[in-house]
Amino acid sequence: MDKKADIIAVARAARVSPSTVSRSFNHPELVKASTRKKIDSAVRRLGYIRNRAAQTIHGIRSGTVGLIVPTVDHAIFAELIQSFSEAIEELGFTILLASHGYDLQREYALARKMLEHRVDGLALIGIEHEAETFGLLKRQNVPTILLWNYTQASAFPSVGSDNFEAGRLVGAHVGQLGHRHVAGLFPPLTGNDRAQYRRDGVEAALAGFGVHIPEIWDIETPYSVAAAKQAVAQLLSQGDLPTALICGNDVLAWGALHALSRAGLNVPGDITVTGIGDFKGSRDFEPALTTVRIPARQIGAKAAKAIATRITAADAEITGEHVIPELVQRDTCAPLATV
Amino acid sequence: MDKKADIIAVARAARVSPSTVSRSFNHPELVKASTRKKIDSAVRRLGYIRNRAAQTIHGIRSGTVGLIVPTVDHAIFAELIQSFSEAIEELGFTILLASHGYDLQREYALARKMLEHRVDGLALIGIEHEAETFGLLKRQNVPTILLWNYTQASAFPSVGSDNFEAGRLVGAHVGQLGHRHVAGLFPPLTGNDRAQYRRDGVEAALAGFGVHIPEIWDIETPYSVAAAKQAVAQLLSQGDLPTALICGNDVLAWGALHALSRAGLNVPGDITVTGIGDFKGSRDFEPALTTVRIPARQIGAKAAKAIATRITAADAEITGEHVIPELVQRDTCAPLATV
DNA sequence: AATAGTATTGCAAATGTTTTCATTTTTTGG
DNA sequence: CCAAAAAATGAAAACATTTGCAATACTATT
Repeated sequence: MDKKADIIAVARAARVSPSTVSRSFNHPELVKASTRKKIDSAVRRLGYIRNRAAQTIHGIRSGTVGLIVPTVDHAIFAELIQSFSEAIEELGFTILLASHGYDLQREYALARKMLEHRVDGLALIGIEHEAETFGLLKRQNVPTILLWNYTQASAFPSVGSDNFEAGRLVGAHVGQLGHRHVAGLFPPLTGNDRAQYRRDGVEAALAGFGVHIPEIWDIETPYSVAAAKQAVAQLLSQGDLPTALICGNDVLAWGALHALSRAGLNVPGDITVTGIGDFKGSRDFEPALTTVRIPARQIGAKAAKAIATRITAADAEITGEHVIPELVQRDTCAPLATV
Repeated sequence: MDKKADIIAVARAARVSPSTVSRSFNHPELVKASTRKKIDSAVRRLGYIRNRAAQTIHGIRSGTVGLIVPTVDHAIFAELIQSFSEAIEELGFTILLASHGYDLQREYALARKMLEHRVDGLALIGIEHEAETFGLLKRQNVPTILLWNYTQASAFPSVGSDNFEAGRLVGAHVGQLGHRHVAGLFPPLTGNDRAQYRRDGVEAALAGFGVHIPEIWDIETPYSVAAAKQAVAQLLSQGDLPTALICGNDVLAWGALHALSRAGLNVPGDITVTGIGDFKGSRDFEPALTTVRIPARQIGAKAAKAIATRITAADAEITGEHVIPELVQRDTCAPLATV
């Protein structure tokens, strides 16, 4: 039982040659049905499990796709990872997952490691990465795809939304509602092009209304409900209040909403709040959050398909895909009560 | 540049034999410093990347650990995956991730696939799995660990909390507060031993107070804020109200809280609510959720360490680890106003 | 300067598959 | 029943490494 069960043992047990066993797995139509049956039975008897490492060595695909994310446990990425993984499993691949905690140097190291494992393809979050990383991937000629953010001009095809546009959407919305005293609540921008673009979009749109986020209302806070809640609580204690609060993502908005609720402020009566992302739960918040939908599931699924295509049809020059972000108006925004 | 860069090419470029190159990687102390330098330079020049598949074939560890979860995008698992992945990466392994959507048949197939990839170890969520799966893992002698739930009697070592105890904790708490009209809000129990145990714990504790959850108040709902909110909204519309609502996990509790807030009910004044899990965000909810802390990060980290130990020291008979669940009282529970 | 150690390196076999090509077996048609 | 064609199988080389063993190159002693 504990004798190594390799293809040779199977061959012996089935009284055929190893070649035939191999063929029976890979090109069943080339082996006689009766032999196949003998082999299958031997496989079962010995509890044989194929060794992909040995296959991979022959230039055969490893059947793995690398996925490197900043972190798993942000609502944003969890959804993305889930849909990506579902879709890619469906296509017969297995995911090699790693997280770098927004450290792009670390990301490079992880990419290397994945290459050692000979992943058939690689998916990265965001479009900005170390030149070193891009160089490595280009040189090794690994099918690579950039997730979450979309631009035409990225180093590799990207599948995602235009985050600048997402920011612009909320900026324009609160501008149109008449708000002129606007605060911003964003996560740290380093190593996070998504947040950066969103912010730029917000500012650009606001500028169109002659609005600028003043420094006192320009808050940067870690990505968490707790941190956002605390930051907003502090903002509230400062006295002078904005009429609108634009949050860089829904999690931050949730924190803000909780802080506001605790302070007894009415949303949107006293203050307008927006998020970006439309995470699971935002629709069901009380009050329901007005935000911009960036369909993570769709992005994950499309990305999986794109990279699988690129892997199986080596020549297929996949182009990126733009998933359009969309403002979804719910109950946290109100026009500025005109004086 | 595009010539395959294998160890032989490196050897040629460095004017040494392949054996020496290999040794330089694996037992650097056995090769002269000057030779090592030549090799390193050749490696850099050729952009050589080691091929783990070729190593794995020699019985050398693959450097991967499989992690099979029901789903990634539930807050519970995201946190667990993140901490597990951080810790396991730290230890030099890479994660192979797959999700089965609570389909234990599917889980078996995934486990097989991971075995094909020759994972060095495997982590599964929950302690109940198909006999077929356990058999496979036992036969292949793969270091396996069961996450999230803890019992002594599990087929493989388990690292997690006693979910029955977690349930008992909340049950006892609301019982002690004097509540006798109690509703339960749980996720589907099939393929989910964690939820099952919690529920059993709740019922056992409640029974100690002579309390039983009546059928009308025994609600099963998908794991999501939206579903929970809707389910509770429906409960509220039925007229007769419980004085306490015990939720199988924090996400469901959030949904309940939103529904209650929307209905204008005061928590805990009008109704007591509890969760289980203490997810990120529960502490900062308004009102802050009373729940049972099951420290996902700790479980992930401990599990990673345990399995790595088992992998590197093959004989080390690792025992499971029990992370004690703990009631954390916040603002959603109040004693029953005595008549 | 010769000898015995010790440190370094290379040779060749081994790892578990797949695949090309040759060989054997079976089938088909006359 | 035979030859030719087709189908099925096997032998051996190839894939990218590692490693035990033997060979060579240094160092330190005397």
